[in-house]
Amino acid sequence: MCHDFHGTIEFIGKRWMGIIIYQLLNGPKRFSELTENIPGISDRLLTERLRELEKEGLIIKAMIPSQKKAHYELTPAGRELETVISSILNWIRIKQKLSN
Amino acid sequence: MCHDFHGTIEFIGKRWMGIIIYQLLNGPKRFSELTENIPGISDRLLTERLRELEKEGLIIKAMIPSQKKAHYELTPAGRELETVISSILNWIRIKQKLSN
DNA sequence: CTGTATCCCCTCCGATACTG
DNA sequence: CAGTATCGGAGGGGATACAG
Repeated sequence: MCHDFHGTIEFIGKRWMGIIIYQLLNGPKRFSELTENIPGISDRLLTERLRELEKEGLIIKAMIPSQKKAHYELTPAGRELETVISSILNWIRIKQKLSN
Repeated sequence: MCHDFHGTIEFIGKRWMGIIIYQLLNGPKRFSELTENIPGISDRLLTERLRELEKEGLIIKAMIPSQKKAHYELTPAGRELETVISSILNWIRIKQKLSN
C-alpha cells in the first residue's frame, strides 16, 4: 500500500499533470485545446504526459475517423480523480483562510 | 488559482513528501521515528523535506530543551491535508476495483 | 540522535527543428 | 493540426562523510 501511495502521489504531482487532468474533467479535449488552456506547456511535455496518462489507463485517445480529429477523454478510473483534485482545491481555500 | 493549484500539487508530489505527511497525521514524530517508518529515505532528503514543510507552515519543530529531543508536528493547516491524503488512498482502492 | 556538507550522476524539462 | 526527434543545461536526489 505504501508503495502504491508513493507512486500515485508522485505521478499526479508531475509537472502539468494536475492541470491536464483538471482540464479533462470538464469534458474531452483536443490536443490544441489543451495547449491553449494550459499556458506555458510545450508540445513535447503535453505529449509525454498524455502518453503516461494513457499508459496508466486514466485517459483514452478517441479518434473520429470521418474527420481526422483526436480527442482525449478520461476513463472511469480517470474520472474518479475528481475527488482528489477537488480536495486539493478545497485545501488551498482552507489554507488561505487559516493564514488570516 | 491555477498557479496555486500547480504549486500545491507539485509540492505534495515531491519525493517522500506524501509519506512524511502521512506519518505525521498519526501524531508528532521524532526524526529517528520518521527514518524508521519510511524505508529508503535518506537523512539528507528527510531534512530537506522537513525544512520545506516548515517553510510552508505545515509543520512545526518542537524542541524539548530539558532533553535534547526534537518533535515534528502538523500545524492546523497541515492537519487539513488529511482530506487530501485520504482521497488519494481512496482513489487507489477505487482504481483497483475498477481494474477487475 | 539529529542533522550538515560535498560530490556527482542522471533524469526532467525547455528549446528548437522537423514531419504527415 | 498533432505530434516526433534531438540536444543541452539545471537541479533533484543518492552516497558518503562529518559534526554537535
